[in-house]
Amino acid sequence: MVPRFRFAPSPTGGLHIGTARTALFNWLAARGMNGKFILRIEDTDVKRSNREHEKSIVNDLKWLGLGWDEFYRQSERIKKYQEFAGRLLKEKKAYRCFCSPARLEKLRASQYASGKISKYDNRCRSLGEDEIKKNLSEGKRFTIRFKVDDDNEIIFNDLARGKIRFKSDVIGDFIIIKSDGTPSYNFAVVVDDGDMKITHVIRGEDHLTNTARQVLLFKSLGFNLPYFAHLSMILGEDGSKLSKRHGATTITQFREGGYLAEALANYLSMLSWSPGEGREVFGINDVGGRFKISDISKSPAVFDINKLKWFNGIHMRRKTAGELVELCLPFLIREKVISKRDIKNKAVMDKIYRGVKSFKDNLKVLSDFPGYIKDYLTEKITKYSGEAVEILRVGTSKIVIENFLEELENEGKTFDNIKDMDLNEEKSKNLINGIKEKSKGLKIKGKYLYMPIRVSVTGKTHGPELPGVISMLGAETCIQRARQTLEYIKRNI
RNA sequence: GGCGCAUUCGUCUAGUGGUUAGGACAUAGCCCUCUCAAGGCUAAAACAGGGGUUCAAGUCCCCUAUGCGCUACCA
Repeated sequence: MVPRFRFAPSPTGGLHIGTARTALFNWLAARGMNGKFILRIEDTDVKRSNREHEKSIVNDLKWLGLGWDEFYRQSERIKKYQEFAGRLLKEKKAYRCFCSPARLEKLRASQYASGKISKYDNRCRSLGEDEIKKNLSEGKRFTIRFKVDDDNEIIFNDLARGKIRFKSDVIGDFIIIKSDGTPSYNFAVVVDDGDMKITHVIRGEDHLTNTARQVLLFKSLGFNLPYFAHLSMILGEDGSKLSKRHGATTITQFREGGYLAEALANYLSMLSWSPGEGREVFGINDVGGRFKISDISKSPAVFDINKLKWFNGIHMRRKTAGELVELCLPFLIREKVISKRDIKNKAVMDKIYRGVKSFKDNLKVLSDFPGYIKDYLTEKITKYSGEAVEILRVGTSKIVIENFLEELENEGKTFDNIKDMDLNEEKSKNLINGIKEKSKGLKIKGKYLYMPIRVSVTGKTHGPELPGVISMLGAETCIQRARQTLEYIKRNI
């Protein structure tokens, strides 16, 4: 028999980090067992569900690389639930309840006040046929409730947690069909899992207590019980359930924040699971049969943005410069560092490419890049930092910069147009070496050689390796900026 | 309140009766280095508490504490 897994989000918001992890674990388990992965949209709550959210969830799943084999929407299966409910009604395993929401609310309040278990008092369970008919003919609204016998013990095996037991008398007769004809969550889930022949249910711990109700339903409906596994919650730094007030919580937010799908999937898979052998960095496609449901950890995990950032850095450095350019483009456009038209501009794209190569090691998230490269795309230096000015004050700095400019200009003379001069990293290195040679007599080296050049073309004392910087700026801009800096020295120092 | 689940460095985790309790992130120091990173090395850092079982317990059992979840005509 082919194992069948499902991920069943309700489209009441974007794809939450915790929910995404549930999807991922189902996907990993399905992959590892050569099973099927089914996506089922649980949109029976008409008020809170909408198609925009569904689209967003679907989009994020695809982005994470979690493809599915089958797709369903509960709102399109309403008839099915009613059919099954009708069967339970006929078999007297369920009954119509005409109690008003107001009465139920009152009942709950009084039970809570007196410290008793809050559950339905089974008032409509013993309604006579005549009374039911009368209510029906009067057009009274009703729900359908499932009969729960007292004194039963419900036991099921959780693949991640072991044996779990509940006493049935803490569960009241619960609603399976709401008064608007739509199924309640617990009922829809069981009908679907049974009907879709789901073999493994991996879901959040918040459903653990629901499982007791569902086991009862599975049995009454004559379905085989699937295997269950309940995942611990993902917590915020303060130990409470991860929510909006902890910052970004949806996959969309992380994508827009510059995180890579690979990094997010990798990090999420490491929350409550580990592939063993000290392995930490991997792609979800490489996990294969190593994913075992029984290895899932039982305790909740605190979401650590720092570790995610670390994963992100690692996965970015694993990409080629070309791949990174593609990934950075949306962020460059969003920050208006380049325009859409620039994508076709070879000169600009070349700069971006060299910029990505230089800044690769400094990036934590893709969205860092626009801020880094911005100052390298302008013709002139916009500002000299305080530390940079200090460097310019050093007597030998002027000489170094003059030498640098001279070398560049000489080199440039061999071209009709300076734009044709390709100042790659290798040439930049040679250039610096040339200046080193020239400055030997003056004993200028190390910091006193590199820093003036760096400042002369960037106005800053920080940045990636100098040859890369020179190469990304290009000969023309370097000449302009070096001249600008010499001018600055003349005027201000 | 009731029911359920959990508890190893600050954080994520490895560990399935015998370990100097291992790794990773973060932190600190050193190395590399023109700077910022990246990388390398090193340091500090944990079995919630109490009872059992056992020759031996982080590992098995019980209690306590703490945290989390559920207790809807939400999912």
